[in-house]
Amino acid sequence: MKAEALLRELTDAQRQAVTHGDGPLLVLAGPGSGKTRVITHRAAYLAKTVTEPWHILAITFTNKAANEMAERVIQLQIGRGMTCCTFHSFCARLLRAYAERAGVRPNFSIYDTSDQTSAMKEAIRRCDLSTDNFPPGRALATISRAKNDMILPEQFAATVKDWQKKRLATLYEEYNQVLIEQNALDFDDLLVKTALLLGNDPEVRDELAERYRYILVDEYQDTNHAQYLIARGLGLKYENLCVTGDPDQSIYGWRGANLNNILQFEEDFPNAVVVRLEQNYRSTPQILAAADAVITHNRKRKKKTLFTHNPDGSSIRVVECEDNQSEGEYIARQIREHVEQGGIYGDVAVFYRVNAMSRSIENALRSAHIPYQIARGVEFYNRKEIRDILAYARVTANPLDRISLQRIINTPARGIGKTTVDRLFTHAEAAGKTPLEAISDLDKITGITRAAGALRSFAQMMIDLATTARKGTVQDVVEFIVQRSGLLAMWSGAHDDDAIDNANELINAAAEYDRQQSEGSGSLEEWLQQISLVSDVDAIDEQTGAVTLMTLHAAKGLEFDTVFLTGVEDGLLPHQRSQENDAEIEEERRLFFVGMTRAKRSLTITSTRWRDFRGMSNRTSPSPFLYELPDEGVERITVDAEDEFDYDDKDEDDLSAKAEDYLSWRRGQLVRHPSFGVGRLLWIKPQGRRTHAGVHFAAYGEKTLVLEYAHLEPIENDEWE
DNA sequence: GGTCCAACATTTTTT
DNA sequence: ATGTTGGACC
Repeated sequence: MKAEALLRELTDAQRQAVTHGDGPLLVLAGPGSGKTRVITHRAAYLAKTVTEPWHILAITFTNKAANEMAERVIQLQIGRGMTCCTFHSFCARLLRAYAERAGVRPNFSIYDTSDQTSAMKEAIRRCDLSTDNFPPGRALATISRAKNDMILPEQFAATVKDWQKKRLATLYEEYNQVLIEQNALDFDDLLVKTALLLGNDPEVRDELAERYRYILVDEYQDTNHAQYLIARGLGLKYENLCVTGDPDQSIYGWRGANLNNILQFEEDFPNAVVVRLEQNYRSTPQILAAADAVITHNRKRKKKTLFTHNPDGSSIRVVECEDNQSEGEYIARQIREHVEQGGIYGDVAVFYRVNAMSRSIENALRSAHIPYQIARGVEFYNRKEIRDILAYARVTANPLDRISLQRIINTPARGIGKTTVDRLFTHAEAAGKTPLEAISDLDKITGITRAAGALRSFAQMMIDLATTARKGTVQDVVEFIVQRSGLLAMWSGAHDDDAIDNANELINAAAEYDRQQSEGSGSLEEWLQQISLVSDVDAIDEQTGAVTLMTLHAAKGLEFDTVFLTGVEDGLLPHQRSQENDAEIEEERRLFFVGMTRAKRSLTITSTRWRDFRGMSNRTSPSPFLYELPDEGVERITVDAEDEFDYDDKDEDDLSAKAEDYLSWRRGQLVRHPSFGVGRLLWIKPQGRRTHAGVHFAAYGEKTLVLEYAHLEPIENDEWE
């Protein structure tokens, strides 16, 4: 394909972005404006005109986006060699390549959230603090934020005054120390260490600038300060930095994303060329107009004129349902209809603000026999059995990884208890050895007698595992672990078929990785790195022909023919915890905007009057954002409970009683609950097809119950008085 | 040292 | 409601 051929079918603005040669370039791209197309074509165009593919680096937000870009560019026939990856995977790779100069060891472990929590608990213990006053999660959130802002422990300590913050500063320091001892980096460290490397080592910076002459950073509005420094560090020499994004789609402020990165790009690079892509090719005028009406309510924004020449579509629907269940059922019915009219399941997506909301949607789709997939890539890797297997692999790759070692040294149970482990670790530290090495001089460790045999055979098994890792494929390693560690025997003994299935799935994943690697290029370390950095959306597959369920955050950058945006209620969207200030509300509004603009042809926004959460039912009110929608092109619908009363539905048959049965019940009435015992009725009210009631139990306090399910028995008051 | 039960909190969003 | 961690008990 000739370079000119790439320019066909592009609009003027798109062509300008694609053909822009050297020098900084900012592409402000509204939703559905063909941004992905511009990026891929630009990469291909550069490779055909001024450079070679291996001089181009494209940084995307997810691995999925990176893989897709790599594929598309190859389809444009520029040959292989272009680097497409996420910030995190780029950093991980870089840090392994320049480990020594970056002050790390190349076989570092990447700690995920739960590893971080373990490390933080240890730091808290070492600082003689209590997890009561310093919940690990909150301490980690503060530290994570500091790292994203490139505030190192010393600076952090220097800027804080009050007692609490000062302790946090020492925790920050100690937590980092715990990680260093274990040769581990957390997600944020990947960015921080890379930014520092680029900032402090001119030689490395120069080498990389030579390697990556042309840099593309997508979703630039969601970069944090560390990522900003990395992009800038790489691009400073040649200034061939092209960033794309949309300030109206910035939804990661809570993670340290700094909108100023994109807003001030022109100040950072005074000779930057700015291209605006405002024509929308994705959505109907109705969808675009509604989304635009909402986003104009944000005060802190750059004005944009979104427009489309797409043909008219149907009105967007704003649907109020009674409760979760009726919301789910409504969506299921609409999806049915969509398919009956010739649509396919794969066209449909359901979005929600919080993961916990997936359940009621899932239930509805399952009982309607509608196939669905959930964007939850990380969930698989968080399963206990998978984490166990991976812990063996991680110890093999990085023997200093104590958190992983602790996890497996007695899993499956092999008679190595806590005391033994403590003694072993203490000795190892004193002797300057890794814990596994320390097992070789067991006789020198006081107090270890009974567990000695178990320790020796464990150590031997780990040595054999290391040999397998050196000589074999990743699949060999995983298979070795499953069989020889005793994990398989343990699961079989417990008849835990799920665990065995999942282990097999992991073996498949390992085999797939091996297959993708050209001769000997793969490694256990790289595989571990790769799976540490998977994101939820990476798991979704457009080809499955199933309805896709995901959070609004995960939906960024995607598009679907038919979209359901659920739970648009005050407290959920905008979320309760994001109503502190205007900035947070505006970010929630952008989230709503992102969700709406994913839809190509059909958009349905749902809310409920009652929302079940953690076993409680709560009255809700509509999201304020709903009042920002225009009247024109928006159809408002209320789904009454009666409308959907369906005698064929199995669930309904389970109702053990009918609302009328409770008509005679009165406030103050005593009732007996099978597990809570005797309680007093506080209030009672019918709700759709069910009856909710508040009951106070002496031993359990106040509970909200659904009478049809709760099996309450009325008790005559005089029985007790 | 291992097993079983109970209190507990929980993630809002994610690499 | 659900899943996990810590404590009590064998």
